[in-house]
Amino acid sequence: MEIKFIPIDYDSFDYKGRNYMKMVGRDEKGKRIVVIDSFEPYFWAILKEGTSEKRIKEMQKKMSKISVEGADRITWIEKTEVHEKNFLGKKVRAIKIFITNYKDAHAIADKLDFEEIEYRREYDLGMITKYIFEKGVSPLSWFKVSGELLNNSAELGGIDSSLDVSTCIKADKIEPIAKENFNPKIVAFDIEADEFELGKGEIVMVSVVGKEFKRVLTWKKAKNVPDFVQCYKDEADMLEAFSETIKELEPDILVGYFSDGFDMPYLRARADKNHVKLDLGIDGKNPLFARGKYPSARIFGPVHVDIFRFIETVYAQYLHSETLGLDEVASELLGENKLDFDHKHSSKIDDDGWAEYFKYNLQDSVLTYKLAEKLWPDMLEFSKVIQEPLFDITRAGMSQLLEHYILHNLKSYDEIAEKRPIHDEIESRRGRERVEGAFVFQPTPGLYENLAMFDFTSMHTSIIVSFNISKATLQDKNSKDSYESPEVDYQGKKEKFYFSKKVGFLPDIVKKLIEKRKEYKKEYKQNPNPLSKARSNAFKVLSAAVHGYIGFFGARYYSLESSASILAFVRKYNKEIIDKVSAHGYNVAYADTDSVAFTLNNHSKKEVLELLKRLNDELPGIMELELEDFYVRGIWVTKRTGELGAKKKYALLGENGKLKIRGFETVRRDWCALSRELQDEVLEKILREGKPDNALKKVQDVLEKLKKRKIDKEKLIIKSQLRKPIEEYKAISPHVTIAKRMHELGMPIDVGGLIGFYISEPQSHSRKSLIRDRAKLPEEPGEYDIEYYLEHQIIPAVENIFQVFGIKKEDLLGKKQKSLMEF
DNA sequence: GAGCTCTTCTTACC
DNA sequence: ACTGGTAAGAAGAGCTC
Repeated sequence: MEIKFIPIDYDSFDYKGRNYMKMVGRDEKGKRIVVIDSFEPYFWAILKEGTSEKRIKEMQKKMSKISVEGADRITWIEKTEVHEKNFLGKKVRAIKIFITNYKDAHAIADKLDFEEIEYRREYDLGMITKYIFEKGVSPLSWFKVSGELLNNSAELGGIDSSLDVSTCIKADKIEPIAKENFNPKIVAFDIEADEFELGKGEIVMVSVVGKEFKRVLTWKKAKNVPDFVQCYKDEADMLEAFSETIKELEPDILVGYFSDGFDMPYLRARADKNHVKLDLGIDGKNPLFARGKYPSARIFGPVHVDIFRFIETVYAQYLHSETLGLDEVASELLGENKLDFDHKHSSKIDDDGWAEYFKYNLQDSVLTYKLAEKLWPDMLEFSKVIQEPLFDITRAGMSQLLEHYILHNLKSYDEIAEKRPIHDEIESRRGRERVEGAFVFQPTPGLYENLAMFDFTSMHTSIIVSFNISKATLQDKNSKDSYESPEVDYQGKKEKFYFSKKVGFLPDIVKKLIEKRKEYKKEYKQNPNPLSKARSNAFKVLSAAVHGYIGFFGARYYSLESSASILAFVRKYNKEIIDKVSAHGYNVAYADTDSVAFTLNNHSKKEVLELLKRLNDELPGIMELELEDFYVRGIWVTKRTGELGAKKKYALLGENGKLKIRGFETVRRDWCALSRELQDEVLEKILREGKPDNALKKVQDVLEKLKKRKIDKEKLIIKSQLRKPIEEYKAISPHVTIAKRMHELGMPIDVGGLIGFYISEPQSHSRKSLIRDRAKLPEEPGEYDIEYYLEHQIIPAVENIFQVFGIKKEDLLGKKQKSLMEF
């Protein structure tokens, strides 16, 4: 039979010691189907140069006798082929070694101790990656599958009977076809439990939300429950009903928010405790938890996506939210919030309370559903572009995403993949000295008028392409046809590095990445829609990560020489632009890495654009400088200590009236709201008005209120993140002290959580206590310490700004406030 | 225990 | 441990006298 098929998730299984792939997806009518495919796993033995044909034949013969024996299978080398390939850009002869079971690839590779083998490669790729690479069956693209319909067949050990799906096909042939569009069925879920600690309390409810489906499953009896609530006998009964509900809805994606870290492991723990199965997939298995930063909960059938993890790696840097909690993220991306609800143990909830609780729980799933719907184009594009399944791309870090993109693109270069670094290699890479980074211009504090800013587009990446920089193109010494890096301090020596002019596979892959990014950006601008935006964004995010990847200790294509060279070029071109802009009669105010800001003096905008064109004409390769914007005013301030201008701290007023504030306390979440709001207002007034008069009045007004204790305590809460387990801290700062106290009080705190506190008045007047001893939880009774907030929050936030106008701290405080301190 | 520098820590920028 | 380096700044740690 023949069928159109879009694969969504992949899983391997063994039959008689051999590997098969089972893929779950949809046919063109939207029916869920499973396609089974065989494949011939292999890895490479790269031969030393000059190995004789005779010797190769001998080795092949010996290889045909190699096998390893495991607990439940024997794996052997089935056949070998000799190929001309490339490895790190060099032509090599390599033996392609086909084995009967890929799980034993490492063990077989270890047995190949022939002297003529220089490297053994590609036994460390994931099985699914290997399958997709070899067969070209990429996720979320359409294929024509011809094969045999398995119907309670004994074939492959009766695999089709073990799967809860009506159509299961054993493929003979899988060919790509052009067919766009796929709308997945998304179902979101969220649980509420009596205890925060995984599995400790009972799960009191589970909400499930689909396109036209809203339900809360519970076993708690309450009066006047909303009609979306379905009540069950007990927790076990509810858990089974949850599995049933998911099966009936048959989603492609089962999505949660932080569900790898909370909902799934909790459900699993409670299911075990109640001796019921958490049967969410089509293979009758409990969710599997893979190791990692968070355990990844995997089910087969629907893909379990923890949308929080995808947001964390791909979106966090573009979001303004201070935490990545559901409430803030939904508020920013959807303009909707969680419902207010005061969490209580279920024994203390009355009928009205339950009704609220159910609504709250449902809303969490509604938000999660909407987030998944909104981010679907992004997930789809990432999966298609990187050619890895949804399950993986929603959980992978940036380096893994890029690495898989590279790996799947090696095919057209006939490249054998480099190996992943092993333990010792990682240790030595991590222990190495840092290479010198970018240049940051030392600004002169002051108020500037009439500015422009230029910046390089994807500077690091365009340098990699323009100078062909990579591990494989690095030359031993200066050869005639090579690019020369600027001189760098490298491991205690001054050095230059040389990169071949023959285009390397990695710079070429990156070049295409940038080209696609441009193409899709253009496409998006011509026809703005979520899909083209997502596609453009996927390429943007990937191309931005290339330099970081090359310097990352875990990378297959790690190259410190490359990283040092890229950064040397970054410094060189930034400084060159600064010099050229100055030489043309502009006054450079600031520069950081890939940007330069300058005042126009008497030049027109037209002249600025002409200068930009000239600068671009002088740039090599694909390097490109663009106009960031024109600005009406800008302010740079001194550092807190000393006279020097502070770097990475400035505020600009755009011609469109928008403020661009960088580095100031107002953009830092570890300052209290009062300081941040006041500083924001001060900057805005000064930039709009060009003088500090009204801003000064505002400050004095706030100081007056603070002095009279008329400021709401809420505005004085300082928040700081707990970034590691409490016991690992050497310095016990206020937020660590508070975290300890919260822990003692049995409040839910976890690594990554934001700890809020305020500073209260000192107990005794004589003894100067540590600040941490005066830190109190927001809800703890007490008076805030006026002097602390004055001296440590308000004044520091505005002092340096007014200093630009010669206004001193005393002028801010006025005479009356001065006497307060004596008092 | 005051006054100083150094270290640790968080959060920003690009 | 899960992209890189540069930087500001608060508060504690640790030292001297």
